[in-house]
Amino acid sequence: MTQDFKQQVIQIVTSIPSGEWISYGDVAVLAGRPRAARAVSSILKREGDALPWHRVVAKGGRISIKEPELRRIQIQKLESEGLVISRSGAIM
DNA sequence: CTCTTGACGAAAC
DNA sequence: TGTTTCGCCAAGA
Repeated sequence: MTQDFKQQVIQIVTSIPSGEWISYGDVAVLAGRPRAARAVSSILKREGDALPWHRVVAKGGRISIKEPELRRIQIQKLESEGLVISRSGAIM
């Protein structure tokens, strides 16, 4: 059960094209658990190192990571794919 | 099994 | 625009 959800999340995140992004909530919906947005971030944080986890952001296109280092890395990765992030952390 | 921890989200201030 | 509050979910301790 929760195992299938995890696999779904991994599959979905893996399919996100470079230069594009999706929200945790939308990933949750696509994975079949409309209210598991938080769980999606939980999964990516722990075992998303091999996936394009940086393409998953908070709803509306905002960087929600608080930890400075990681936050910087995600923004860097997104910018390297052509996206523009404002000072406040919003994808333009 | 209970309690806590977030890279969430929507609503209310 | 920046908090705070609360409901939700997977993982860990």
